[in-house]
Amino acid sequence: MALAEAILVCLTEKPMSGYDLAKNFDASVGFFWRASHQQIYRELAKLRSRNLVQSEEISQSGKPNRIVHTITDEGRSVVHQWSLKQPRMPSVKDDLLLKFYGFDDIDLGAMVEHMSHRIEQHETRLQTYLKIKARHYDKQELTQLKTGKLIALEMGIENEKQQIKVFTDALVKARALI
Amino acid sequence: MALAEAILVCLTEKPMSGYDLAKNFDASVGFFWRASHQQIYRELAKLRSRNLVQSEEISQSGKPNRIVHTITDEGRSVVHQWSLKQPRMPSVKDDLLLKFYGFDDIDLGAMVEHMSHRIEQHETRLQTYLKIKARHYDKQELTQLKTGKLIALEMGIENEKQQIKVFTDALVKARALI
DNA sequence: AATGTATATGCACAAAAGTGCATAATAACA
DNA sequence: TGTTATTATGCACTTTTGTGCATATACATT
Repeated sequence: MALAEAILVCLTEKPMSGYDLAKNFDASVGFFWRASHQQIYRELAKLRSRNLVQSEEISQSGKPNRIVHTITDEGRSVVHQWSLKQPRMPSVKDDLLLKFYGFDDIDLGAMVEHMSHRIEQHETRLQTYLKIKARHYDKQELTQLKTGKLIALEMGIENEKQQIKVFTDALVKARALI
Repeated sequence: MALAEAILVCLTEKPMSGYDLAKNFDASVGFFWRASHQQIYRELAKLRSRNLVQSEEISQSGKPNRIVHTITDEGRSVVHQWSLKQPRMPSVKDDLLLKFYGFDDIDLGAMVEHMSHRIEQHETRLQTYLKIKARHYDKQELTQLKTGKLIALEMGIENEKQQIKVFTDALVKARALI
């Protein structure tokens, strides 16, 4: 049920529309929590009805009107309460690792391609994170507010690097077997 | 829908009962794919009806009878076909990272405890993997059959190490802020 | 003129995953 | 003698996710 909290956490930064959130999810919180725009709109409706966000429609000419959501005090208190609860171990579900585990009955050539592709994806994400870090987290003007997000971001960066390393190593081993 | 494949992959190693699979999931494939025993039994029923596994009831006195499932040739071919399909990026959902990202409205003391706990969990898992590696993947008797699983296992080991490192670093940073 | 891309929101259905509960026998322990 | 752990399977219900579809306009490209 933490999609609700993921959205609230995003909104602690600044008020956003569903569309903004969907993009934001791809860029930043995306590493910790993925969601499609449909899921986000659906959850926003629930948050609104629980009074955890306040929504304001902003007229735009041409494009559809934006509905900008602001986190309420009640919303912030929900985030705080949630932070006290012990998080569960993430239930990893990785197709690619699973395929590797099933090696014997598996197409090695396809695996090599899958892995190359995966490495590229992680590299793209790493670059994105590095850009975000460079732009938004300049050391000189680091506010207390941003420290947490910076640490989270750095964890994300380290994780991407690790994924690239692990898959590159595995790729070498897989190629040696063809 | 890859729970089906996760089970099939496990069964390529040796025929197993639902109970065995549930334990196996905790120990080995568990890193790539988590599932409860209920989910596994449910999926096994489907696999049986699709003729991807063959099930044989083995009488036991005292305990309930075991139902041992063997992967069929059809099952193996499904695994092969599945291996050709491009895997999707795993959709990470980590409560703890998310909490970190929402730093401002969050209880730092609780966070420190959450992280210590998480580190312990990863350490336990790492030890488990290392034991599995030492016991079942002795270099002298490495068959072609086992190479894939070994690579997967080593990826798992590296990942656990990385998680421990990342969270330990973050823990230090978090403690400095209290 | 037609096609594609970006902006912007959302419903409805389907698939997957998670949780609670139920059963049943043995062995070990307090 | 009651309690808990282990072995072993599974139903029913709920929650969460994912996918397909629908709508509407502006601007740029082909």
